[in-house]
Amino acid sequence: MKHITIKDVAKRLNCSVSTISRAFNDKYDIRKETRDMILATANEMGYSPNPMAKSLLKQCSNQIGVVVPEFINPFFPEVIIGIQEVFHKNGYQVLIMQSNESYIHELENVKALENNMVDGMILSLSLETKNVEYYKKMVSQGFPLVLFNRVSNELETHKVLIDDYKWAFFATEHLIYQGYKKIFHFSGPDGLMFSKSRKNGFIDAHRKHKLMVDNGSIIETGLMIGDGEREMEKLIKNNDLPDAIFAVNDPTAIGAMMVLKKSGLKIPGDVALVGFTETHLAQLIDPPLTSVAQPTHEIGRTAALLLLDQLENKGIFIPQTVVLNGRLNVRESSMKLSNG
Amino acid sequence: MKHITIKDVAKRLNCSVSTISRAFNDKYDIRKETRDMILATANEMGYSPNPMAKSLLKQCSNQIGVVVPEFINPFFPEVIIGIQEVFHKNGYQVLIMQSNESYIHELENVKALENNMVDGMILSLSLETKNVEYYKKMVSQGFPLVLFNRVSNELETHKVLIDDYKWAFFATEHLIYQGYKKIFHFSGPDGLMFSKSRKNGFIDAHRKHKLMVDNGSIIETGLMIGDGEREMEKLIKNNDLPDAIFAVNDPTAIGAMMVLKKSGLKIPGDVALVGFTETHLAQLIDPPLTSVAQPTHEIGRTAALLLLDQLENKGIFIPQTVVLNGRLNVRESSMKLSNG
DNA sequence: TTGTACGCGTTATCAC
DNA sequence: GTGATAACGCGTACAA
Repeated sequence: MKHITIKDVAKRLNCSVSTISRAFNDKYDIRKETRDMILATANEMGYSPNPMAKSLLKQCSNQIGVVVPEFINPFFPEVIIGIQEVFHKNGYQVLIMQSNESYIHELENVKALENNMVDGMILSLSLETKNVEYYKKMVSQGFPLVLFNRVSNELETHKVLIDDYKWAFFATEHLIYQGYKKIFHFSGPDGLMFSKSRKNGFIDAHRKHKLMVDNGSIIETGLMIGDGEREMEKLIKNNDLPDAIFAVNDPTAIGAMMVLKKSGLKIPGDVALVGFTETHLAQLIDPPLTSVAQPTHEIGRTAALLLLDQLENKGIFIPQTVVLNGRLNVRESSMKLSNG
Repeated sequence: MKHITIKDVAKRLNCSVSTISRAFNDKYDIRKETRDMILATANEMGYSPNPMAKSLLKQCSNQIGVVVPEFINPFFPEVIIGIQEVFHKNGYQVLIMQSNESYIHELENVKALENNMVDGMILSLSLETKNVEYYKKMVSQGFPLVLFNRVSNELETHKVLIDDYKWAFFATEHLIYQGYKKIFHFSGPDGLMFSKSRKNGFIDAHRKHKLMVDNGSIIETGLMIGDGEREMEKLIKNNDLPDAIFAVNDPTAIGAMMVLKKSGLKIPGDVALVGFTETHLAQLIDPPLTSVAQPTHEIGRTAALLLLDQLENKGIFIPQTVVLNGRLNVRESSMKLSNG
């Protein structure tokens, strides 16, 4: 696997490496014929400039890195497709890594990408990530970093989000309007901003409608299907069923749904369900799940455009937080039976 | 964003770069105290050797590349997790790229990874990929390449597969045993090996049971949910419903299922359904979908181990094809109602 | 035990 | 319009 280098081409053509280089970098100071001839033979020999060497020299690589917590759920993959769309068009390669919701892996990934001299990074923090000192240092040294969804207040970077508070509020209000009284919230880890915001939306919707939020009605659950299953099983075992549950995300809602179905309980009827961060899954399951949809594709595109802008206007940088609009897709899982 | 280099550390410590280098590469020819002291200050300064420069010098990078067609469906993400598990443990970084089912992007991705001097690659071909000349050249030059699932006969590399023919055969036979007579097959593009194998399994299962395969009963559909929807709509419109459908994969089966449900048809009852390449989706939808499960995680691990072996035993290489076992998970969508 | 010098594949800056 | 050379950051053979 010998890579053909600029020297090989130079030797073959009996000219100097700089001439070859010029041919590829399309400067004016080269005769058109020479250029064409060089390009032709280079192509024939299968030569192309080695980007690593170029990166080493130029201290930038035309590559950007993306680190996401997972891609079991379709959410992050869909965001990444949006990212790639933008960068592909602009001549960048996108390197993707996943932290598997681990802080250690996340940091390793970030450092690996840094070492590959990516020109910038797009990052969504892992569940475990509390300490953002390293990222703070990167940012303070001017490294272009854009965060989305799983962001941190401590970092002064571009951010792309949806208004978790607002949409959690609407989702809860929707359940209230349907006439449900005893509404529980399956929440995510308190350390995550979006998790906290969604919880606050839940609480404030109750407040607006002068409803109490009981002590036991907010249950820290987690983010995966298994977490939803576990908590639902507990509730059934304790015979402490709510009318309705607003879950921090779709997987926990789906976990709850599966346990409810297995126990012969009706959705809605016995328990209504609303999720968050809709993926195509929500429409496929039975009953179809009411859920807040995030514009995954758009999140990716927006983050990419912000990073691109930062890359190209190196000097001026004012951290910007873009809040994209979500949407509450009402489906069967949260209907009031007496109405339908 | 000035990267700290070996020179910075050397200057600070008033010694030569080679001493620093030695400290990091842990040779015998350095005093332990010197080494410790260097490592300490280097660490304090935030220095770590630049892997790009190292790669350029050593012509290898301790990185491996993965290119998959897509990651909307959970199949490839699950495989990738298996891959990462192995390589992480062995000190390799994994760079992931997706071709978006496009031959052009796939080739670009492969070249980009090659240019990053990845030590090897794991690849699953895109739908469009017919021409494998470039990959053939890589292989003939000794570049370590492992294929999985979407493979090509023309390439003499390690391969990881499941026996598509066998499991399609079993899946079809299952429908026959349930008493279904008029069974259709939603097939994938004929150019794909797995697609062809599954189709042949479908045909031969009929042959074994002395059943005819009508001309119209094999329908080239595609691989995505939308494809299944489209073909199902056509069948309903033409009033040409089969008893049962064996679909080339889960998304097409799910597409068919959604259209059937929308039209008020029963699954099973009016039409039974069997899918292939099960992901966790199959259990979540309603009715639960009978499907052939592939050991996604294991596919990834196996491909990774084969590549690792090839990387470490450079000399001897005999292309190996590992056929992993699948499993037919029988669920509600293919039951015979009179039996249940 | 440590330092010097070269090469990995490029591009930019000088000469010519 | 073209060629020689330094530099990017590192590892290592060789000299000291």
